[in-house]
Amino acid sequence: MQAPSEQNYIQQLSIDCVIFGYQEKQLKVLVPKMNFRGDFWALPAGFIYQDENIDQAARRILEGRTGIKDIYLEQFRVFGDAQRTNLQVLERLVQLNQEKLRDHWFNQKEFDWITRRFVSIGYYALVDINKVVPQKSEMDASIEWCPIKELPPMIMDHNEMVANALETLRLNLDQKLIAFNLLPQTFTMKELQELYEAIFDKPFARNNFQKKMLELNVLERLEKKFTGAANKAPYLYRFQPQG
Amino acid sequence: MQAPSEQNYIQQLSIDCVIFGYQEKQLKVLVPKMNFRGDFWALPAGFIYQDENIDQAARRILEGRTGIKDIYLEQFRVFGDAQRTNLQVLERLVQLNQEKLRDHWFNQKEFDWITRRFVSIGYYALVDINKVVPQKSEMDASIEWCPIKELPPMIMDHNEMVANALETLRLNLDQKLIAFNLLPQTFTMKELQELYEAIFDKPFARNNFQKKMLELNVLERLEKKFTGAANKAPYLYRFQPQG
DNA sequence: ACAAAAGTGTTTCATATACACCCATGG
DNA sequence: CCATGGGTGTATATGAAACACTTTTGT
Repeated sequence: MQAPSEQNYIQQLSIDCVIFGYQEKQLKVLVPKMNFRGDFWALPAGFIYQDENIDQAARRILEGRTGIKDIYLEQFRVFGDAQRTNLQVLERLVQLNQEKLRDHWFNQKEFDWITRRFVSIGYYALVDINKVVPQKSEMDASIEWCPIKELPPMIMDHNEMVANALETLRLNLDQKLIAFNLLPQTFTMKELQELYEAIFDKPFARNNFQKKMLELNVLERLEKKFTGAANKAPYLYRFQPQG
Repeated sequence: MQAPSEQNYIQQLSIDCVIFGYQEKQLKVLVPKMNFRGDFWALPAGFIYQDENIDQAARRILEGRTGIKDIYLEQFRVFGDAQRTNLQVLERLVQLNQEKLRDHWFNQKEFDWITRRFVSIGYYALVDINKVVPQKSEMDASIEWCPIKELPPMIMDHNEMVANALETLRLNLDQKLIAFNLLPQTFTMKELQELYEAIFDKPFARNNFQKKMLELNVLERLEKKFTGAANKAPYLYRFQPQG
């Protein structure tokens, strides 16, 4: 691992990513747990190289944790309070991990660099959870898909970030037709509806939902999907704008 | 003027403000013109002190140019392309203003500081144009309210910023009930309608508009406003949520 | 034949738009 | 009393929500 302070990063500016996935009828967020004593959960984050667009930086961070390129992502807010430091977090972390840290990891220079006040640009991303193989960073003990209703307490303002990202996602969902990024290429109407219900945390009427989706003229109807169940087989659909 | 590089600012991070006002049935933006040969228009901007929230910084910048506190403002986007530098702008500026710059203003250190790549947080603000006394900075030749349809070509991506801010304003207007920030405390229904028409650049039906606004239950009807015209006197209204 | 779930059509309601009318005001 | 513009009421169109019915599937 290269020391952040040695890299050609923009100072005091970071990116935090809320990566949304969908699985088992639940909206989930990809949350790494840090490889230290004490429970330190932190959203996937990173810094911006001098020669890199902020969107590129976000894509690089996302690719590093998900293994896939071409991810749908969007800014949702900047978090910039003056007190926004991970000084408290790191002090507690150092307290609980003295033997581990004595050796390498943080020297004073790194500690100073990383504990300064940081302004962070929040991005949210939507991924097909089946295509993702979560990647640990050197700092992580694990990285897991966590149902949005069961998020652990994360460091700093990261829980607030997720809440903000979800709010923005809900606002944009109808206008920008981005829900499909959370599904595999083909899906049934019921699966799409259950996704919407997971995102908005409320039920939708089946027939009206179908009507509304079909009238968007972005769904291409494919063959039926026979599951072996004793009922009418649903159609598969593909997201196909202007089709 | 203090040299920016000497100040305790966050490096490479700036704030640009799109300040909206309303006058003569037009939506206007407060645009300073820089005090140099050549036409350099630039949005009110500034940097963030180490001990200052980004919102506070935006308020400080806004107060400096408008003379008023308590301004409605909101983030709308971050602009962070790697090529986002005012190097070209400053080179042209120096080219055209050699005699003026020879003396003081920019030394090499300042030039280097200011021409680095900057990530900028875009804020838009809504003000009662009658309360504002536009304030020049030391760098400005003038500062004026410019109709949004007649904006000059500004430096860097500032025209794009205004377009983005307007887009966000339109999206938020109905949901957040913020249009009233652009009007004096009391106003007639027609004035409110004309404001909406200026913002959306399209006409609204008079009676339906009135109905819609009254049904929001945020307008308090006051006395009539007698203008001396030979017609029915309109009511004055005050924005009063939950009234 | 039956239960289960998918697909589609119809009615109802709320809201937005269009149309019409009456009222106050000052000359 | 008339022209002008303001306020309000009523019809129509549009879209959302609720309700009902038919079709397909495997046992």
